[in-house]
Amino acid sequence: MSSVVEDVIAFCRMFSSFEREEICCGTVSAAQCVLLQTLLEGEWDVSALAAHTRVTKGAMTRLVDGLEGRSWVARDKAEDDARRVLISLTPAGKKEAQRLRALTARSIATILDRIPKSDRPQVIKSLHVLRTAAEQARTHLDCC
Amino acid sequence: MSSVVEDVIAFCRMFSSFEREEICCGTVSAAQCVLLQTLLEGEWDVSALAAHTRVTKGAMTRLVDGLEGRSWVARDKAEDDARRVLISLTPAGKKEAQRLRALTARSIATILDRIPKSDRPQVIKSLHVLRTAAEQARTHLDCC
DNA sequence: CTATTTAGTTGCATCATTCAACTATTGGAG
DNA sequence: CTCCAATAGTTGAATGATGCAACTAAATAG
Repeated sequence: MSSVVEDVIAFCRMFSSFEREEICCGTVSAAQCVLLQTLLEGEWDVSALAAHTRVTKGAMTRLVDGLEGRSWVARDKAEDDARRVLISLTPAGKKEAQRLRALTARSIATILDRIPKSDRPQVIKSLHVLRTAAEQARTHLDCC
Repeated sequence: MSSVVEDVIAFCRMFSSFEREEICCGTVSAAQCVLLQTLLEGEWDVSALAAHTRVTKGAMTRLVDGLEGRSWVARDKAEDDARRVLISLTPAGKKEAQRLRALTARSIATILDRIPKSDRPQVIKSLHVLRTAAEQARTHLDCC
């Protein structure tokens, strides 16, 4: 007799721990892992990354420092505005980000494999609906 | 054109940030928030809590210290084994845990509200299926 | 040209966490 | 029964991540 609230909490906590356990096998912190995968979407400046990741610019600077130290990201001054620093993946960084993404995908596949084949399309569709709804909800929520 | 992997990642990250933002309005850390809600399920000893939360026993001792300091949990020696310390919610702790749980429920409701009414039953059912599958997958996965 | 705003970095303080050492208790072997 | 190994929990020290505030550099408004 579990409510949808408990289901969401349980699923998200388990997914997070899956992610952490994959990550712990490697050499990146959880925050660096998220950042690397975010950069798969393209080039961002530090402020945008900080806002997206919900950390301060100072914290983001240091996350970038860490990845730059491993030569996984590069800093470039924006052409239109020399204050902005654009962060992009190096080839090695892209490879690492894709490796991490693949590990995540494997976790999700492990979960989906345990769902009866007939239910899968519905579950996959629901996840997309959920994600979309959560994105809408997020933009309409600016508490604190 | 988003894959199910991206949907899961996006949804879980957003849910986590919802949780953090609710929590930041209050006076508990994220880990304490999770711990309090875990204790709604009943009495646990420190080792069980540490294993469930995926932290060391030392870290769990300190999390309990923090909650005990606010009189939200109590420590009791187990009758059968004086080494074990059973952690339980005080009445005030239970109230706080329920408050946090209600905030989480509100976040989830905000998301579900943005889903067309006709899709909701299917989404809710899918979440339950997902949670169950993730629980099964977790017990079968002992990496690292 | 100057003043204000914005982007990013850095120093400092704080907090959470891990690791290892330590105490107390239990359970088993002789 | 006694001693020893294993187990539960706590604690100190070190590490790492983060927020805040001060700072530099660059853009923009007046």
